[in-house]
Amino acid sequence: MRLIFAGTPAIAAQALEELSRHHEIVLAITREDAPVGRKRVITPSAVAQSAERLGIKTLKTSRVTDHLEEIAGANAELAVVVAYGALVPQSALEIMPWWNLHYSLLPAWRGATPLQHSMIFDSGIGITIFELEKGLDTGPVIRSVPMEFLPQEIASEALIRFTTKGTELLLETLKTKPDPKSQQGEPSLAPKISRAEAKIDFNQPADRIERMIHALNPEPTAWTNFAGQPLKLLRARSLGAVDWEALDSLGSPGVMWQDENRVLIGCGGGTRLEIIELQPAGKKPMTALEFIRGQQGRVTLD
RNA sequence: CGCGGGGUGGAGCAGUUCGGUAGCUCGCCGGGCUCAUAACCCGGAGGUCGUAGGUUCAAAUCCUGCCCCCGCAA
Repeated sequence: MRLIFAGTPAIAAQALEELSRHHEIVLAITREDAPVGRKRVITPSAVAQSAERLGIKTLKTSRVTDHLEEIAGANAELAVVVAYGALVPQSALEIMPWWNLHYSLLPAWRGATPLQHSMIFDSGIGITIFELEKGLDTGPVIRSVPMEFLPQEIASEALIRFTTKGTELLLETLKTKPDPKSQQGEPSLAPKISRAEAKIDFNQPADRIERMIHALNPEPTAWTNFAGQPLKLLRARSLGAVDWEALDSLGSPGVMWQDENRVLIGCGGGTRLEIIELQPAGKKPMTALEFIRGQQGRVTLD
């Protein structure tokens, strides 16, 4: 099948590579080269790099509207979108059908960060292939599959796993006669998550905090303050509620202490969170045990 | 020249303000205790303090150049 592929980050490149093994990708659409890292080095997107290696013609743009002729000229039967990062305008949708791989069970979590939201709220977890239409993630559903997160799995890892599954699903679906059905259920939104929203409030229950930490890793990263500097929280395990008899000042929200070979933080409602990996400002990521050894005792986070 | 933190035995840190040859919590090796142990006790190895140069009787500590890592901002 002659396909156009649109995508930008690493998971999109992953999908592109797999799709290109089974179909003819006549054009790869991706966003313009962008500055990356502290040094702001202008770098082609992951999809641009894969497309070059695969010898696929590439269109770098964030404004599809400006390139309708080229897109139409590619004579593709279908366009597949995976994490492109920009809107596909109506004018382009009229050229051919556009399918999107979405990282939640639509209509749950329409928007930029569906997987992250489904993880934080523990609902709507899965992948959906749907046909793009004018509205944001409102198009009719072609296929959807519920998924689950693994213990301590972070968003970037889940995205890779879901992409593998999603690509399989795409390939399967491309063999069949699709029968899109309009979305059923109560929609919810998954907007981009700001750094301010990624700050952890230890008055929340440990379960919720664990899900936030994993959902926000690696972007934008859950954080808290330690000694006036940001401290990133990378990996954790909720220990749930503890017996109230044993609760003492150690368990106060935001207090971190060492309990044998674990590092714990008191959270809301008498729950406790085991911190596995973290990263202080100016330091490399390290295990919580390494961190607390260097601190010689108790630590308070705010 | 965007702002800032940091490079000290295998790990994480202290010591740098007020120069005088290195400490803490672990890990590692050996021995002991124990039915046993990630627990406890005893002993031990391991560091040209990122790098180059300067000041000094003496520098991890002061001065200068360079390399590398990271947080924030974009």
